[in-house]
Parts: sequence; structure tokens; C-alpha cells
Amino acid sequence: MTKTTLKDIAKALNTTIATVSRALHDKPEISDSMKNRVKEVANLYSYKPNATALSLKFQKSYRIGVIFPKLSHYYVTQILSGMLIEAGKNGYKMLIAESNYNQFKELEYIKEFYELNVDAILILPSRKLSLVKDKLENLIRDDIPFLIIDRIIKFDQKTVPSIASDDYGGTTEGIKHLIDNGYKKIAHLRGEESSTLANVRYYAYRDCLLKNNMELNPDWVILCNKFNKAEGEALAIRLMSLENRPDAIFCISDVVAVGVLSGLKKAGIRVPEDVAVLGFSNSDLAEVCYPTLSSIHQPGVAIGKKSIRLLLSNINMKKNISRENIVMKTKVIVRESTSRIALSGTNSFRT
Amino acid sequence: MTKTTLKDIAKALNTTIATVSRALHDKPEISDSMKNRVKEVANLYSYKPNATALSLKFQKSYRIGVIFPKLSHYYVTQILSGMLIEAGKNGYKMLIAESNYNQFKELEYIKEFYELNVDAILILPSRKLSLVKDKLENLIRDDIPFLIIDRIIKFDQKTVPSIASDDYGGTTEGIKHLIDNGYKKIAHLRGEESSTLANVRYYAYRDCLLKNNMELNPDWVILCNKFNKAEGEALAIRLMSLENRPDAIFCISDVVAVGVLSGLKKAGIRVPEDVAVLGFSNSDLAEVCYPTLSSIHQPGVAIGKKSIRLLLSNINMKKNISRENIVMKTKVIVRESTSRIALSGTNSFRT
DNA sequence: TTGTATGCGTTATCAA
DNA sequence: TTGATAACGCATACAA
Repeated sequence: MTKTTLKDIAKALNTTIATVSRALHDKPEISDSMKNRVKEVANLYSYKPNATALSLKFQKSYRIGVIFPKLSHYYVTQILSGMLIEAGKNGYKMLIAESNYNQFKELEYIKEFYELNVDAILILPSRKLSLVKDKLENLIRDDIPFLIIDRIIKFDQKTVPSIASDDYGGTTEGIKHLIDNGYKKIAHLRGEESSTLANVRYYAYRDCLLKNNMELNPDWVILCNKFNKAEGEALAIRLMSLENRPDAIFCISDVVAVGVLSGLKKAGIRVPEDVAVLGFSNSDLAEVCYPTLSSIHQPGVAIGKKSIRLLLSNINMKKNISRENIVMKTKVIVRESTSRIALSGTNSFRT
Repeated sequence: MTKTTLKDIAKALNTTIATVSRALHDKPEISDSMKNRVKEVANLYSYKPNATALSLKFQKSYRIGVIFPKLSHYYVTQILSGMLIEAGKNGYKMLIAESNYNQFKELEYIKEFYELNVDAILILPSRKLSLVKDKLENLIRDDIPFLIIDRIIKFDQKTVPSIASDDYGGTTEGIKHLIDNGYKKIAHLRGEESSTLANVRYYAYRDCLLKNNMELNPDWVILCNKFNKAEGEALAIRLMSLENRPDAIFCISDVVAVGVLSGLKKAGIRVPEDVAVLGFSNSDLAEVCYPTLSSIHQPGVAIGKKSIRLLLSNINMKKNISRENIVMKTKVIVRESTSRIALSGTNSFRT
């Protein structure tokens, strides 16, 4: 019941562990008869090499550490699933840690992963990780690939690779979709100004409105900070109580958008006839709310897979990836909440 | 930049690794002056013991492997979060694997985790894992704790501990809630008959109806096999086309329930006035759909925490846990979909 | 073709 | 109080 080692097999065959090891590796110098005997016994004992010993020997753990803010976000689970698929294919296992948006925990987990000899570290940083940028920069080692997902952090000395979805492009496409559908007064519930993520989406929104000579009303741009349904609900009601009401609301997240839908319903406003609502992320919520929510799809699974491939290109082929800043294509998924002409079916694209 | 080892420190101080090791461990035999010198250098080099070497030495990895069918299910993320919290507190890291409901992958991952010398294995099995029960039983080792979550599998020889939510109790409470609210004809969209999980919920439904002298109509019990929104939608419409229509629908999952809501809407039926809808799991969907969905809360986070505590009681205190079959309390969360008298606010219980 | 010995980084046992 | 060395399990350079 306890694990069998080379020593056990050697003892059983009255030979040495070196011979056993070589036989199992099919080294040419070992005689066929010995190979057969060794393999038979190994099979009988269902021998498996001890991964820890191999780790120590080769200074390689076949483990990848990943840190994320919150597991219960659909987008995070999509990214992780992508990672698991690609890592699995290549014989790697994933070690996980949840930071709960706490930048100090993030630093702590990075340290821990290094101590655990992971072969690479992936992080979906919280917004606040930038606040401890210097500490982070000091922590990051050059000999182990480190990849930042979904955000970009600029360091003074180091260049660290990143991968993210094309939020600027996606937002642009989304706003254009609203314009194309005849919406003229587009509001935006945005994230905090210290968030590069929120800023990119806001800039895209602003640029697209300007380019199309649309009204850009400061009253229509409101900061979120809770990012929950209740906040979306309250802000929707606030927008609707304006003298000059918007006729479309672009939301920083699907959860906020769902809150907006609920707020509009309470205010007796029809979606999409009176007001359109556009979410961000294309989470699983978008298909279950009513009306179904148009949203900008972020390719979570693809990002996860690509992350691992990028890391492995460094680990296996020594490719220098430190200057890679990969941007993955987004896509507007049109559902009921922005379609004045009723849709026949729901679009269920999701990859 | 490369990791410093005991050897590096020993060399720097012109002593041996044995002394350095002892000094760092504050062994009484080491002189204070030596201790101080060692610690200073260790600090300077920011020495951290190599976890892999310790693993090999102590045959203990401080790693726990967990296998689940699909990460993107809210309930799974809750369980994992609970595990991460409790594991983190005790210095353990989690290795994860996604089986995609494939029983062969589940067996494969169990094998891999053993080879990786995890200190324990946790599994949220797919329904089909029971089909390869014999192989599973052969695979499970007695020297490493193995815990089955959310299902119960009976083996011929072994007894394996389990932890699950009290689905029978939760369902009973849920059906009683429907009865108390004046619903008289309660339908059930259930899971497949080969699933113990689905059966427990069905038995509770049936027993509760019988005990309360309610109509138990075979036409009102329908098997799901896709468990998605479309299926819920179709089955709702089918139920509503019956001569003898139910006035409440208890669903095997929240996703199915959301589909039912949508189907009822299409059929022009009001919820909860005409028909009540009750989900299962209390996922994040329940609060965002319209109307908001009453659902039976499964304490995912608590289950995750408890799992780890149970394992650690075996690992650290050698407690025999093989006969533990823990059942965690469920709770009906009442929202709009079952409340004929309108609720003032939404109930946001979730832990 | 096979055996011996070394090292990966630690801790622990035995000597000094 | 400190040093030398074995052991954890494995692969491999070197000897035989």
C-alpha cells in the first residue's frame, strides 16, 4: 500500500537501483532480458517515479501557480478552465490562490509560490496591486516566467509580459452597435479612475462618441464602486431622473447591467424600446436575466490557454517573452437588451 | 537571483550546512553568536528553505488535490473558496483538476495526484464515477485521506468519508414552503435516475407531498438531462400544456429554474401569481433573474472549510475519519418566485 | 552490460 | 558547540 521505489524493485531482482532506473528508461546499454524482468516487477508493483524526487533532481516542479481576486466570477473561472486544459495537455498542474482583492495577499502568495518552486506564476491582479508596484517589482524573479493577466502594470526597471482582452476594441464595437441601432444618448456606468481597466473602457466610450459626433454628457458618466446589482439599480434610477435622460446605458460589468435592468423595470422603463443596456464580459448572467443582456465578450478560455502556451514557450524553448503584451479579440454579443427589432433567438456564443 | 541554499550560507560563514540548519531552527546546542551570524546572512540572502527538499525529506507535500466536474458552476467555486481559506490558514496549497464530468478523467486525476504526493485528495464526483466504482475502490489508498464531496459512493470493501449538503432536509423545507404559500399542485423537474443526488431530492419531494396529502401526479415529474436554460424553458411549456396543470415547479437546479421562468413568461403565465418556481443551490443566478428566484441554499463555503478541517484532523491528529459522513444544513431562501404576497426586499443570504 | 558514487536541499544521527 | 554523513528517491557520470 505504501509507494514502491526503485529500491524495492532492485531488491526484488537482486540488482541495483541504477540498473532498474536505466531499464525503465529503455537505455540501450541494458540487456533485453533485464529490461523485461525489471518492467515486469515494476508493473507488478505498479511503480511510479516519485514526482517530488524528480522535482528536486531536475529543479523543475511541473507546477504553475495562479493568483486571482475571486473565484466566483465567471470570467475568472473561464480563464482558469483554459489554463487547466492547456496545462494538462503539457503535463503541468495548477496551484491556486485567491487574493480577495487584497494587494498584500497577492504579494504574499507570489512569495509563497516562489518558495514552492513553481515553474511559472500567473496573476490576475487586483486594481490595488499597482499601489505596491515597487514591492512587486522587487519580488519578481527573472528566472521564472511571470505573466500578468487582464491588466497592464508598468515597472521602472523590469518588463513583464501581459495578456488581456481588447477592451478598447470591444467597447468601440459595442458603442457603435448602440449607435447603429439608433440610440443617441449613451450613458456609461464606469469603474474607478485608478483602474486602468476602467479607464480604457471609458476612453473607448468617449472616443467613439466624439468620432461619431454624439452627445457626450458628463451627467451620463457615473462612477461605480460596489459593482453589485443594488448599485446598478440605484444608478439607473438616478440616470432616469435626469432632465436630459440617456437612451442607452453602457455598464462596466454584467452584474451592474443586471442591476440597471432591474432599476429600469422599477422605473417603468422598457428595455430595449426606451433604453438599451449593454454589459461587459458576457458572463453567464447575460443569458439568464430578463431581457437577455447584450454584452461584450471577453475570451476567457482563450486567454487562459494562450497564457499557458506563452509561458511554455519560455520554459521549453527559452523564448524571451518579457516584452510580449498580448491582446485578445473581443466581440459584441447582441441579445435582447439592445435590439429594438426583436431577435428570433438568443445568441449563445461563448468560448 | 537564484535561490540561496544552506550551502551558500555555510560557505559565506565558513561553517557547515548542519550548523546553519540548526542555527536557523534555534536549536539549543548552537551558540548565540553563531545563531546571530547565521541569521544575519540568511536574512541578507533572504534564505527560504526549499519546499521540494522538505517534501522529499518528510514525505509530506503540504499540497491537497481537488477534482471537480466544472469550475464555472457557482456552487463549485463556493466550495473551492471555502477550501482555499481553510487550507491557507494551515499552510496548505491546493492543486486543482477539472474532470468535465468524465469518469475516466476523474480516475486519471486521482492517480496523478497520488503520484504528485499530495497529502489528501478531495473529489466532487460526476454522476458517472459510480460506473467505475470498482476501479475507483482499487485506486484509493488507505494512507492518504480521500474525501468525497456532495455525493455518496458505497464501496464493497472500503469505507470512504463524505460530506454533503442536506438535500433531503432542504427539499422538504422547500416543498413545505410551497405548500404553506398555498400552492397545491407541485411539479418537479428532476435529474437522472442513476444519480443519487437527483434521487434524494425526488424522494424528499415525494415524501413531503405524501405526508401532506398532496396530489402526486406522475405527469408532473419530468427528467432533465441537459440541465440548461433551454431545457427548463421547453419543459415548462410542456407542463403548462397539460390538461391538469401544476401551480408550482420545483427544479433540480437554478439554471433549469431560470429556463422555467423564461418558458412561463413565453406562455403568458405569471410568476408567482399563477405558478411558483423553486430552484436548487441558491447560485448567483437566483438574484439576477426576473422575478428573483427562491432557491434552496447549499452551504458551499462551509462545506469547503469543513472538508479541509476533516482532512487535517486525520493528517495532524491521526483521527480515523473513514466513517464520517457529514451532512451540512441547507436553507430555503425565499425570493419573489414563490411569494404571492410581494416581498419588500430581496433576501441576500449567502455564505 | 551492470555496479558505485554523486548530487539535488534538507534534517537528524553520530562523532568529535 | 560544531562537523561529517546518512537518508529521502531519482538520474547519471564514471568505474568495472
